[in-house]
This record gives sequence, structure tokens and C-alpha cells, in this order.
Amino acid sequence: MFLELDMAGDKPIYVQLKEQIIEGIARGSLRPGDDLPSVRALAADIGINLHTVNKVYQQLRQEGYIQIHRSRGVMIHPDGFLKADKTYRTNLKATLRPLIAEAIVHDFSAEEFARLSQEVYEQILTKEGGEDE
Amino acid sequence: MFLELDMAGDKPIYVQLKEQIIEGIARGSLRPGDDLPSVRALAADIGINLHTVNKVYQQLRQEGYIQIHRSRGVMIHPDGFLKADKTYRTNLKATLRPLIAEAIVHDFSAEEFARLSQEVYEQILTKEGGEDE
DNA sequence: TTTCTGTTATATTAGTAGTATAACAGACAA
DNA sequence: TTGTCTGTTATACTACTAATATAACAGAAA
Repeated sequence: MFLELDMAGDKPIYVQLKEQIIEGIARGSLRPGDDLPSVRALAADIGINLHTVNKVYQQLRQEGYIQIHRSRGVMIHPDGFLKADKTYRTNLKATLRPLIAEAIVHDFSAEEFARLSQEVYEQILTKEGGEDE
Repeated sequence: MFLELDMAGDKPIYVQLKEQIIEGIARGSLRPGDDLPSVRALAADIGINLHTVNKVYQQLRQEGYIQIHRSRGVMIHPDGFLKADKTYRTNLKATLRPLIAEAIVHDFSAEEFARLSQEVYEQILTKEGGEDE
């Protein structure tokens, strides 16, 4: 796979792993119906513990990204896009709130914030790394 | 002050406190040059430990939001807006990246993401709570 | 029946969040 | 000069999370 984990940094590796799988789905590297490695295989591949991978898979399943079958393994959810329901929108707004408050204090207009978001959007879809311009 | 801390929730209270002070600056309730309560006074006011407040103040100082003087106390940084330098922009983009990847999987266009950000922007500036529409 | 799969249980180590006390040191007012 | 504010530092303790290590259980398929 396309995984790069920073074992030293502040961000927990299970969060990094989860985010990278979601980004893989977002940019189309992982497509609906695709198989994911077994918890043991992926853990061995990237040199972490089985339980760390399992925690990620459980969270991804609960949030609708993947399906898990008892002895057939794990796959990207075949239904394609997830529903952007009110719960999702409310949570996203709550997450954005402190980021946008920070941006305001840094003299960012809503338009500048939108422009920067647009850049990130395209970075993801064009499969660029996040190393900046 | 205008502080509402959720002692039970997942988010650490020092993070909540920090975010709410920044939002207070963003919406103009806390203005450049304004005094903030002493670490002991604020801790006693909201019923938490002195060190928890001190940690928040130290972080806010390092990020340029406030000034701390040894025995005169703490004030909002008198210089007004902070510089939105390249480091800030790079960090913001790195923070947004997983949020936007999620949004893409939820079939959000860049425009919808921008529109939702705009809503949050106005919620903050018009001093609305985050209880949603 | 062997060998995959996810699942569950238990234990340990390391780090962070938060609290509790105490003491130190600079500044300012009575 | 003496209190009494201020932030600062040190130490210790509890609770929780992240991550690991082993082991065993249970369903399904070759």
C-alpha cells in the first residue's frame, strides 16, 4: 500500500493509518469493493501491532467506510459515497469552528479560507503529497 | 467570562479553554490589550487546577495570542492580528487535509465545503453558539 | 483438517491530562 | 519593610489512552 507512518510524531499511528485509508478512498486509490489486507497482514507489513490495525478497522466500519466479514476479510464499502447527513454536517462544523476562529485572528477572510481549502482539495484529488507548494 | 467547559466529554479541558479564548479574540469579546484573569483566579473561577490554566496561557503566549508579564499578569497581545505566515498556512493545510478527504468521501464538493465554512465563519462573528441551525 | 479470517481476553509499558501541595521570585502598594 | 499580588518551578499521585505482546476462540473455505 501507500502508507507512510511517522512513528515519532505526536499524532497516534492509529489515527494516521485511519486518515490515510480515508484519503486513499477519497482520491480513488481504494475503490468500492476493493479488498483491504487482513489485520495481521497489514500489521506485519507496516511493522505495528495487530490490535492497532484492528482498532482502525473497527472505527472505519462503524463510520461506514468499510465492511468486515468474519472470515472473508475486509473490503471498502461497496455502496460508494457515504451519506452526508445532518450528524455529519454538525460534527464537521464543530470541528471546523476552532480552526476558523484561529484563522480569523490571523486575519483570514472567509474567501481566503475557502481558497486554501480549494488548494487542499486539489492536492488530494491530484494525489500530491502535503509537502506544500 | 463566557466559558463553558464540558468536564465529561472527550476533549481535554485545557484544549477547550484554549479554543474558547481564541474564539473570544476572534469575535472581539477579548480585545488587544485586555487583561485576562490570573492563573489562580481563572482556575478558581471555573473550578480547575492552576496548572491547567497555566498550560493554556503558556501555549497561547508561544503562539502569539497573549503577553505574560512576571508580576503584572496576562493580557491579550496588543498588536492585534497575528501574522499568517507560511508556517501557519502549512499547518492549517495539514490540519484540513484529513477533514477534506472525509468530506470528499461524503460527496461534498469544494463549493459545499466552502459554503459550510462560511456558515461557521458567520456563527463565530455573530456570536452564535454552535448548537447548529 | 488445515489454514485462513476477525474477535476477545489479559497484561505490560510509556505517555498525557489533571489534580494537589508547596515553595520560589519579581513587583508593587500600604 | 512587609504583605500580597503576579507567574514559575518542582514533586507526586491518579486515571486514562496508545501501543505492544501473547494467547486463545470461532467462523468459513480450500
